[in-house]
Amino acid sequence: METRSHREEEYLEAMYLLKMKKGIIRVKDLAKLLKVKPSSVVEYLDKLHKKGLVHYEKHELISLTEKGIQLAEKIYKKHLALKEFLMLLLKIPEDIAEKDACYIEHGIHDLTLERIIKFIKFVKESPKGFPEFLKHLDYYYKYNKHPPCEREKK
Amino acid sequence: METRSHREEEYLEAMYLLKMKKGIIRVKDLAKLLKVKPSSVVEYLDKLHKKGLVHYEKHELISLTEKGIQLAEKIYKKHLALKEFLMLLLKIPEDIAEKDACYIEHGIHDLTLERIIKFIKFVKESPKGFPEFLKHLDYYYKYNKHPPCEREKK
DNA sequence: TAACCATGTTAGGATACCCTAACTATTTTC
DNA sequence: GAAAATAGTTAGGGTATCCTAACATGGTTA
Repeated sequence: METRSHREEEYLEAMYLLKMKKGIIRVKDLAKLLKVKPSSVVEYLDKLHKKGLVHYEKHELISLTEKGIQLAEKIYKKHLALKEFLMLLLKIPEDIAEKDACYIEHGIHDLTLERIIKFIKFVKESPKGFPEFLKHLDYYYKYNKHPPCEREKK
Repeated sequence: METRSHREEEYLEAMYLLKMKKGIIRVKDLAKLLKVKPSSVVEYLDKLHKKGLVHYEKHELISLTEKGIQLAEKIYKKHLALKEFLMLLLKIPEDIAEKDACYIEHGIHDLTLERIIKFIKFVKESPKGFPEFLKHLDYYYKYNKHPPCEREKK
């Protein structure tokens, strides 16, 4: 049966990104992105090819198959949602959010992702714009306590 | 240098749990928890022993060393915080939250964890008790839209 | 206490993923 | 268009983690 390893998802996502950003997928760039040697990339491409996820023939243009694109897209969307969530709710700086999203995206349950996406929509569609709640939260992250209550203040 | 693999953390956490729940750590139970065969457990225990994380001699009582306990405790706390967070904010059912926490706990940045813990505290210490915000969120998860505005309602 | 059963251990081997070094193909430059 | 530079490939090997099958130990029961 089809197994979708952590690493496999990373390869697919990296290829998807390269295709988007450079228009072309190269062994060298994949190696750099994934922090491995080119020889490892070639070996892995072969494997992905056998699984029907990429088109790969020696020295020819590398591309994702339809199936590979479907998967990569899903993973990439997950990545974006996670990153946005971490930055929005937890105020994680972008570089860390990026890394955490990269890790988390390969393991969470579909429901969790769905909820995260809904959460982001919830915040964005909030009738009052950026909700009061998040401002309080901000304050709390900074000062470790709730902001003084409006009523008490006056 | 010391490397802390995903799997190593799982072994430590499992041992910590067994110690807490059963008072004793056994190869058989570890194997069941980690979903591997006993022979794999033995092999791994040997490795952890060499790293100074567990006390392990053939056929004798297995236990975590002080260092092992420190690590396990940290991981376990992470687990609890993550699970609570998922259930509280995203309303993920317990069984799924459990699994997701199990995965996420081995990869996130310290800052992210810290923020999650703070978020939970924020909600719990909220002056109005369970904040209005979370009620709205609840509604949103269910109906995919914000609850009708109080002012508009009257 | 002898035989049995549950548990633990060892040996040998598999798979996923990585590496280095040497080689080959392609592209660039003169 | 041939030499040089860059990119890609192959072969041979490594580590982490797992497995099965055979064996050893220790506790339990007749």
